[in-house]
Amino acid sequence: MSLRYGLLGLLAEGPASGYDLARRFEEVLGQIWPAQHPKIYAELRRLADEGLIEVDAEGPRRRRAYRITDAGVAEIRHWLTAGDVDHTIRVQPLLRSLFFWLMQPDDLRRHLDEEARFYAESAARYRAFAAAKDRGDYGDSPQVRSMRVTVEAGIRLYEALADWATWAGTVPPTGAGGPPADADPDPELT
Amino acid sequence: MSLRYGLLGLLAEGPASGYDLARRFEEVLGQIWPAQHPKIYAELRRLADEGLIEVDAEGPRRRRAYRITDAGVAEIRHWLTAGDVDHTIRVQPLLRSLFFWLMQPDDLRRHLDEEARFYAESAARYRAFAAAKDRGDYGDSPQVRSMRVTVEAGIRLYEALADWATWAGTVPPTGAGGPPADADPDPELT
DNA sequence: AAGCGCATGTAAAGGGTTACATGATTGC
DNA sequence: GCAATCATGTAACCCTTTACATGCGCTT
Repeated sequence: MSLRYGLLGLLAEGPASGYDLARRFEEVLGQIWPAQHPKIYAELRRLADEGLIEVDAEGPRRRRAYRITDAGVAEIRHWLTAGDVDHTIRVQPLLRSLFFWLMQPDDLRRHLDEEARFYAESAARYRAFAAAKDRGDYGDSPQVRSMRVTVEAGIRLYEALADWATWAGTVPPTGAGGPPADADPDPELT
Repeated sequence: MSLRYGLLGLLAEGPASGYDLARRFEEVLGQIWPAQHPKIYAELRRLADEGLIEVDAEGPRRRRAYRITDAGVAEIRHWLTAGDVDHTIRVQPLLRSLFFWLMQPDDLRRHLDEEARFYAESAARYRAFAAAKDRGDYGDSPQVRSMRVTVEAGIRLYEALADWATWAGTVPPTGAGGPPADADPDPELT
């Protein structure tokens, strides 16, 4: 139910086609709110049916750009101020971590190293983004300032996860057994 | 596709019924990996069909407890070491933050306060959980140690989000306009 | 004219939630 | 006997992903 508002929000910045929106979702929201084009096109049609957006222009290769309507702006504003915030996190690596005890220590170590690297890289990417914004590369519109806030969240979350993965790697014998660093591939289950 | 492994993982700790699993998902994974009972029961049947779990015991009120099979243990171990890690975050509040520029400053301020409070509380809840574990309230099995690692991630993520929300509230005139703290409810769109 | 990137779509399946429904047992 | 809780399920729907398909325009 959030893609809908993601599209409305992006369209509030200016007219765009489904293709444009798919690319913006990809570049800005790749990790945070992935969206594939079939869903985007379908949702755009629904939004148009409801009068929240309307066709702005038809272009070269069947391109159809949409523009947000007043009703659309009202709708997203209402969502932002009165809509329920969904606080679920649903981070798969956390689910996995619940079952680390089933992994062999070396596999776990390798896994955590990769995770730490991945998150550190993500944090770095977001940090570079933030630096470019702070340098003024994208101007200083309200939209850019909001994006800066979003990016800051990305930086902090990825840093937190990178630190966590590193910490988890140093924690006692995380994988199996206790004192004797047990590497038994099949502990006492069942 | 992860609920499947969530169930297998929990069953690796010992036999349990759908009802038990629903409750464990609720208490341990409420925010991180919500799961409703219809999905759980359906998935359990699929897992049983595939021979990854089997009926352990039938109890009083139609209760049916499952036990993981060797094939099931192999399956989750394989997922843990060779399965793809899904790194998408999908945190709705981050999507929302992209559109803060559409909100009126007071609404935004209120929103950020609430968010900060919510995250701080969540972090505190997880911290209490961690403290209980570190005190030894739950013993010191490998499972409990893994859970401790998961909880640590929860603490760090929620702390990061709480700090972020607080920071976002102090950042310049986040809502509308630039220098003159513009509170116009309907900026130049379309 | 060939190939690439733009641009949109359909169909099917997967994954998850909500609403509705029901039966069995325990505690009062 | 009644309510609460345990315990499981079905049906409908929603959201999202994947695979497949196609047409247009630009560049070489």
